Amino acid sequence: MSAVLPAAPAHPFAAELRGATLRLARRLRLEKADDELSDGQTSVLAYLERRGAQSPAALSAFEHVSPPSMNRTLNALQEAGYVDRTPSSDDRRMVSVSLTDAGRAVVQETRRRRDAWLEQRLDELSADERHALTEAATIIRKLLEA
Amino acid sequence: MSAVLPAAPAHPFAAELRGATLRLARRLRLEKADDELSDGQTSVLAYLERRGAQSPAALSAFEHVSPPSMNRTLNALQEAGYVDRTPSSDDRRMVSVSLTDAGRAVVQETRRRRDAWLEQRLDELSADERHALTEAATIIRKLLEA
DNA sequence: TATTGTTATACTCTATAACTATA
DNA sequence: TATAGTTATAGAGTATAACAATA
Repeated sequence: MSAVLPAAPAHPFAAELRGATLRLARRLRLEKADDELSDGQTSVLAYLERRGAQSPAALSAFEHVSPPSMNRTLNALQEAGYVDRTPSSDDRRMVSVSLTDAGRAVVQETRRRRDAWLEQRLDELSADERHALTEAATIIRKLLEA
Repeated sequence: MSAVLPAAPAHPFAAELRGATLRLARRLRLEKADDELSDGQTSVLAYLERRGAQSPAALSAFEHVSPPSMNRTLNALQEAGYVDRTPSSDDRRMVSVSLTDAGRAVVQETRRRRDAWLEQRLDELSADERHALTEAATIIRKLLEA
Protein backbone atom coordinates (compact mmCIF):
# COMPACT_ATOMS: atom_id res chain seq x y z
CA MET A 1 0.00 0.00 0.00
CA SER A 2 2.91 2.34 0.43
CA ALA A 3 3.79 4.66 -2.43
CA VAL A 4 7.11 6.35 -3.06
CA LEU A 5 5.29 9.47 -4.22
CA PRO A 6 1.96 9.79 -2.42
CA ALA A 7 -0.80 11.41 -4.42
CA ALA A 8 -1.98 13.55 -1.48
CA PRO A 9 0.38 15.21 0.99
CA ALA A 10 0.66 13.19 4.20
CA HIS A 11 1.25 16.34 6.26
CA PRO A 12 -0.52 19.32 4.71
CA PHE A 13 1.01 21.73 7.21
CA ALA A 14 4.43 21.05 5.68
CA ALA A 15 3.71 23.95 3.32
CA GLU A 16 3.19 26.30 6.27
CA LEU A 17 6.42 25.17 7.90
CA ARG A 18 8.31 25.54 4.62
CA GLY A 19 7.03 29.08 4.05
CA ALA A 20 7.65 30.22 7.60
CA THR A 21 11.15 28.76 7.66
CA LEU A 22 12.23 30.23 4.34
CA ARG A 23 10.97 33.68 5.26
CA LEU A 24 12.50 33.73 8.74
CA ALA A 25 15.82 32.57 7.30
CA ARG A 26 15.66 35.23 4.63
CA ARG A 27 15.15 37.90 7.27
CA LEU A 28 17.90 36.54 9.54
CA ARG A 29 20.45 36.52 6.73
CA LEU A 30 20.08 40.28 6.35
CA GLU A 31 21.75 40.74 9.75
CA LYS A 32 25.52 40.38 9.51
CA ALA A 33 28.65 41.83 11.08
CA ASP A 34 30.46 42.80 7.87
CA ASP A 35 28.31 44.00 4.98
CA GLU A 36 31.21 43.40 2.61
CA LEU A 37 30.95 39.66 3.21
CA SER A 38 28.85 37.67 0.74
CA ASP A 39 26.42 35.01 1.95
CA GLY A 40 28.85 32.32 0.82
CA GLN A 41 31.76 33.87 2.71
CA THR A 42 29.63 34.32 5.83
CA SER A 43 28.53 30.71 5.64
CA VAL A 44 32.10 29.39 5.31
CA LEU A 45 33.23 31.36 8.37
CA ALA A 46 30.28 30.03 10.39
CA TYR A 47 31.03 26.46 9.33
CA LEU A 48 34.70 26.78 10.32
CA GLU A 49 33.71 28.16 13.70
CA ARG A 50 31.28 25.30 14.25
CA ARG A 51 33.36 22.42 12.97
CA GLY A 52 36.96 23.59 13.25
CA ALA A 53 39.59 23.67 10.51
CA GLN A 54 38.62 22.05 7.21
CA SER A 55 40.11 21.27 3.82
CA PRO A 56 39.04 23.36 0.80
CA ALA A 57 37.46 20.20 -0.64
CA ALA A 58 35.32 19.65 2.47
CA LEU A 59 34.21 23.28 2.38
CA SER A 60 33.27 23.17 -1.30
CA ALA A 61 31.27 19.97 -0.70
CA PHE A 62 29.39 21.43 2.25
CA GLU A 63 28.64 24.67 0.41
CA HIS A 64 27.56 22.82 -2.77
CA VAL A 65 30.05 24.90 -4.72
CA SER A 66 32.88 23.93 -7.10
CA PRO A 67 36.46 23.71 -5.79
CA PRO A 68 37.61 26.72 -7.88
CA SER A 69 34.72 28.79 -6.57
CA MET A 70 35.59 27.86 -2.99
CA ASN A 71 39.21 28.70 -3.75
CA ARG A 72 38.16 32.21 -4.73
CA THR A 73 36.03 32.55 -1.62
CA LEU A 74 39.02 31.47 0.50
CA ASN A 75 41.29 33.96 -1.28
CA ALA A 76 38.89 36.75 -0.36
CA LEU A 77 38.57 35.59 3.24
CA GLN A 78 42.34 35.25 3.59
CA GLU A 79 42.83 38.69 2.02
CA ALA A 80 40.38 40.08 4.57
CA GLY A 81 42.36 38.43 7.36
CA TYR A 82 39.55 36.08 8.42
CA VAL A 83 41.16 32.71 7.59
CA ASP A 84 44.62 31.15 7.35
CA ARG A 85 45.72 28.38 4.98
CA THR A 86 48.23 25.92 6.42
CA PRO A 87 49.78 23.15 4.29
CA SER A 88 49.79 19.72 5.90
CA SER A 89 53.22 18.38 6.83
CA ASP A 90 52.07 14.77 6.23
CA ASP A 91 50.77 15.18 2.71
CA ARG A 92 51.98 18.42 1.24
CA ARG A 93 49.14 18.51 -1.29
CA MET A 94 46.63 19.09 1.48
CA VAL A 95 45.72 22.42 3.03
CA SER A 96 43.98 23.19 6.29
CA VAL A 97 41.77 26.28 6.40
CA SER A 98 41.30 27.77 9.85
CA LEU A 99 39.73 30.88 11.36
CA THR A 100 41.90 33.75 12.53
CA ASP A 101 40.92 35.64 15.68
CA ALA A 102 39.36 38.31 13.46
CA GLY A 103 37.42 35.61 11.61
CA ARG A 104 36.10 34.17 14.83
CA ALA A 105 35.12 37.65 15.98
CA VAL A 106 33.13 38.39 12.82
CA VAL A 107 31.27 35.07 13.09
CA GLN A 108 30.38 35.76 16.69
CA GLU A 109 29.30 39.32 15.98
CA THR A 110 27.07 38.16 13.13
CA ARG A 111 25.44 35.60 15.42
CA ARG A 112 25.03 38.22 18.10
CA ARG A 113 23.22 40.55 15.69
CA ARG A 114 20.94 37.82 14.38
CA ASP A 115 20.11 36.71 17.89
CA ALA A 116 19.50 40.30 18.99
CA TRP A 117 17.06 40.80 16.13
CA LEU A 118 15.33 37.53 16.94
CA GLU A 119 15.17 38.24 20.67
CA GLN A 120 13.43 41.52 20.05
CA ARG A 121 10.74 39.64 18.12
CA LEU A 122 10.53 36.95 20.80
CA ASP A 123 9.91 39.66 23.39
CA GLU A 124 6.63 40.41 21.65
CA LEU A 125 5.40 36.82 22.04
CA SER A 126 3.83 35.11 25.03
CA ALA A 127 5.81 32.74 27.25
CA ASP A 128 3.83 29.83 25.81
CA GLU A 129 4.69 30.85 22.27
CA ARG A 130 8.37 31.15 23.13
CA HIS A 131 8.23 27.72 24.73
CA ALA A 132 6.68 26.28 21.58
CA LEU A 133 9.49 27.73 19.46
CA THR A 134 12.11 26.32 21.83
CA GLU A 135 10.70 22.85 21.32
CA ALA A 136 10.43 23.39 17.58
CA ALA A 137 14.12 24.27 17.32
CA THR A 138 15.04 20.96 18.94
CA ILE A 139 12.68 19.01 16.70
CA ILE A 140 13.97 20.70 13.55
CA ARG A 141 17.51 19.81 14.49
CA LYS A 142 16.45 16.18 14.93
CA LEU A 143 14.62 16.29 11.60
CA LEU A 144 17.73 17.55 9.83
CA GLU A 145 19.89 14.80 11.27
CA ALA A 146 17.52 12.03 10.13
CA MET B 1 15.79 49.48 34.18
CA SER B 2 15.19 48.68 30.55
CA ALA B 3 18.12 48.78 28.14
CA VAL B 4 18.01 49.06 24.38
CA LEU B 5 20.87 46.59 24.09
CA PRO B 6 20.73 44.15 27.01
CA ALA B 7 24.08 42.80 28.15
CA ALA B 8 22.77 39.23 28.46
CA PRO B 9 20.39 37.66 25.94
CA ALA B 10 16.79 37.75 27.15
CA HIS B 11 16.01 34.50 25.34
CA PRO B 12 19.08 32.28 25.14
CA PHE B 13 17.30 29.73 22.96
CA ALA B 14 17.17 32.30 20.16
CA ALA B 15 20.52 30.93 19.01
CA GLU B 16 19.05 27.45 18.69
CA LEU B 17 16.10 28.73 16.73
CA ARG B 18 18.38 30.77 14.47
CA GLY B 19 20.63 27.79 13.72
CA ALA B 20 17.79 25.37 13.12
CA THR B 21 15.95 27.80 10.85
CA LEU B 22 18.96 28.71 8.72
CA ARG B 23 19.92 25.07 8.22
CA LEU B 24 16.42 23.88 7.38
CA ALA B 25 16.02 26.75 4.90
CA ARG B 26 19.36 25.92 3.33
CA ARG B 27 18.28 22.33 2.83
CA LEU B 28 14.86 23.30 1.46
CA ARG B 29 16.33 25.67 -1.09
CA LEU B 30 18.19 22.79 -2.71
CA GLU B 31 14.85 21.38 -3.90
CA LYS B 32 13.58 23.19 -6.97
CA ALA B 33 11.66 22.43 -10.16
CA ASP B 34 14.10 23.98 -12.65
CA ASP B 35 17.80 23.70 -11.83
CA GLU B 36 18.52 26.44 -14.35
CA LEU B 37 16.69 28.95 -12.16
CA SER B 38 18.80 30.96 -9.73
CA ASP B 39 17.66 31.52 -6.15
CA GLY B 40 16.70 35.09 -7.04
CA GLN B 41 14.63 34.01 -10.02
CA THR B 42 12.93 31.29 -7.98
CA SER B 43 12.12 33.78 -5.26
CA VAL B 44 10.60 36.31 -7.69
CA LEU B 45 8.33 33.66 -9.21
CA ALA B 46 7.19 32.57 -5.74
CA TYR B 47 6.46 36.15 -4.74
CA LEU B 48 4.40 36.77 -7.90
CA GLU B 49 2.42 33.61 -7.27
CA ARG B 50 1.76 34.64 -3.68
CA ARG B 51 0.98 38.31 -4.18
CA GLY B 52 -0.12 38.63 -7.80
CA ALA B 53 1.29 40.93 -10.48
CA GLN B 54 3.84 43.50 -9.28
CA SER B 55 5.87 46.39 -10.65
CA PRO B 56 9.62 45.88 -11.20
CA ALA B 57 10.22 48.48 -8.47
CA ALA B 58 8.14 46.53 -5.94
CA LEU B 59 10.00 43.33 -6.81
CA SER B 60 13.43 44.93 -6.47
CA ALA B 61 12.44 46.35 -3.07
CA PHE B 62 11.16 43.03 -1.80
CA GLU B 63 14.23 41.17 -3.04
CA HIS B 64 16.62 43.82 -1.66
CA VAL B 65 18.17 44.13 -5.08
CA SER B 66 18.81 47.14 -7.35
CA PRO B 67 16.31 48.00 -10.12
CA PRO B 68 18.81 47.16 -12.91
CA SER B 69 19.53 43.80 -11.29
CA MET B 70 15.83 43.04 -11.06
CA ASN B 71 15.47 44.12 -14.68
CA ARG B 72 18.02 41.50 -15.69
CA THR B 73 16.27 38.86 -13.59
CA LEU B 74 12.98 39.74 -15.30
CA ASN B 75 14.62 39.56 -18.73
CA ALA B 76 15.77 36.03 -17.95
CA LEU B 77 12.37 34.97 -16.60
CA GLN B 78 10.58 36.48 -19.61
CA GLU B 79 13.05 34.78 -21.97
CA ALA B 80 12.30 31.48 -20.21
CA GLY B 81 8.58 32.11 -20.69
CA TYR B 82 7.79 32.34 -16.98
CA VAL B 83 6.64 35.99 -16.77
CA ASP B 84 4.98 38.61 -18.96
CA ARG B 85 5.56 42.38 -18.84
CA THR B 86 2.48 44.51 -19.51
CA PRO B 87 2.69 48.31 -19.75
CA SER B 88 0.01 50.17 -17.78
CA SER B 89 -2.53 52.01 -19.87
CA ASP B 90 -2.98 54.65 -17.13
CA ASP B 91 0.63 55.64 -16.71
CA ARG B 92 2.69 54.38 -19.60
CA ARG B 93 5.92 54.52 -17.56
CA MET B 94 4.68 51.71 -15.39
CA VAL B 95 4.96 47.99 -16.09
CA SER B 96 3.10 45.09 -14.55
CA VAL B 97 4.98 41.81 -14.21
CA SER B 98 2.78 38.72 -14.08
CA LEU B 99 3.25 34.96 -14.10
CA THR B 100 2.56 32.93 -17.24
CA ASP B 101 0.94 29.52 -16.91
CA ALA B 102 4.40 27.98 -17.22
CA GLY B 103 5.67 30.28 -14.47
CA ARG B 104 2.86 29.29 -12.18
CA ALA B 105 3.55 25.63 -12.93
CA VAL B 106 7.23 25.89 -12.05
CA VAL B 107 6.42 27.65 -8.75
CA GLN B 108 3.93 24.96 -7.83
CA GLU B 109 6.28 22.14 -8.79
CA THR B 110 9.08 23.65 -6.69
CA ARG B 111 6.75 23.90 -3.72
CA ARG B 112 5.59 20.34 -4.28
CA ARG B 113 9.16 19.08 -4.24
CA ARG B 114 10.09 21.01 -1.12
CA ASP B 115 6.97 19.82 0.64
CA ALA B 116 7.60 16.23 -0.46
CA TRP B 117 11.10 16.37 0.98
CA LEU B 118 9.81 17.86 4.21
CA GLU B 119 6.94 15.39 4.50
CA GLN B 120 9.33 12.48 4.28
CA ARG B 121 11.22 13.92 7.26
CA LEU B 122 7.99 14.62 9.14
CA ASP B 123 7.01 10.98 8.70
CA GLU B 124 9.93 10.02 10.89
CA LEU B 125 8.69 12.19 13.77
CA SER B 126 6.05 11.47 16.39
CA ALA B 127 2.57 12.95 16.16
CA ASP B 128 3.41 15.21 19.11
CA GLU B 129 6.51 16.49 17.38
CA ARG B 130 4.58 17.20 14.20
CA HIS B 131 1.97 19.04 16.22
CA ALA B 132 4.68 21.16 17.84
CA LEU B 133 6.04 22.13 14.42
CA THR B 134 2.55 23.02 13.21
CA GLU B 135 2.19 25.46 16.07
CA ALA B 136 5.69 26.80 15.52
CA ALA B 137 4.93 27.63 11.88
CA THR B 138 1.99 29.76 12.97
CA ILE B 139 4.01 31.52 15.65
CA ILE B 140 6.89 32.24 13.26
CA ARG B 141 4.49 33.79 10.82
CA LYS B 142 3.15 36.02 13.58
CA LEU B 143 6.69 36.89 14.63
CA LEU B 144 7.57 37.96 11.09
CA GLU B 145 4.54 40.19 10.82
CA ALA B 146 5.32 42.04 14.05
C1' DT C 1 11.50 68.68 -13.06
C1' DA C 2 10.40 64.06 -11.05
C1' DT C 3 9.57 59.26 -11.71
C1' DT C 4 9.62 54.52 -13.85
C1' DG C 5 12.02 51.57 -16.20
C1' DT C 6 15.92 50.38 -18.96
C1' DT C 7 20.75 50.38 -20.98
C1' DA C 8 25.96 50.94 -20.27
C1' DT C 9 29.68 49.42 -17.84
C1' DA C 10 32.33 47.23 -14.37
C1' DC C 11 33.01 44.00 -10.58
C1' DT C 12 31.96 39.71 -8.01
C1' DC C 13 30.56 34.81 -7.88
C1' DT C 14 30.09 30.72 -10.21
C1' DA C 15 31.37 26.89 -13.38
C1' DT C 16 34.28 23.71 -16.50
C1' DA C 17 38.71 22.73 -18.16
C1' DA C 18 43.52 22.83 -17.74
C1' DC C 19 47.59 23.02 -14.92
C1' DT C 20 50.97 22.24 -10.72
C1' DA C 21 52.67 19.78 -7.03
C1' DT C 22 52.69 15.78 -4.48
C1' DA C 23 51.78 11.03 -3.67
C1' DT D 1 48.54 7.41 -12.75
C1' DA D 2 45.69 9.59 -9.15
C1' DT D 3 44.63 13.31 -6.03
C1' DA D 4 44.40 18.12 -3.71
C1' DG D 5 44.60 22.42 -4.79
C1' DT D 6 45.04 26.23 -7.85
C1' DT D 7 44.93 29.04 -12.22
C1' DA D 8 42.63 30.24 -16.83
C1' DT D 9 38.74 31.57 -18.94
C1' DA D 10 34.02 32.46 -19.62
C1' DG D 11 29.11 32.99 -18.17
C1' DA D 12 25.64 34.72 -14.74
C1' DG D 13 24.32 38.14 -11.06
C1' DT D 14 24.94 42.43 -8.92
C1' DA D 15 25.92 47.45 -8.48
C1' DT D 16 26.28 52.54 -9.75
C1' DA D 17 25.73 55.86 -13.27
C1' DA D 18 23.60 57.44 -17.30
C1' DC D 19 19.67 57.45 -20.47
C1' DA D 20 14.68 57.28 -22.40
C1' DA D 21 10.00 57.81 -21.96
C1' DT D 22 6.26 59.62 -19.58
C1' DA D 23 4.03 62.42 -16.21
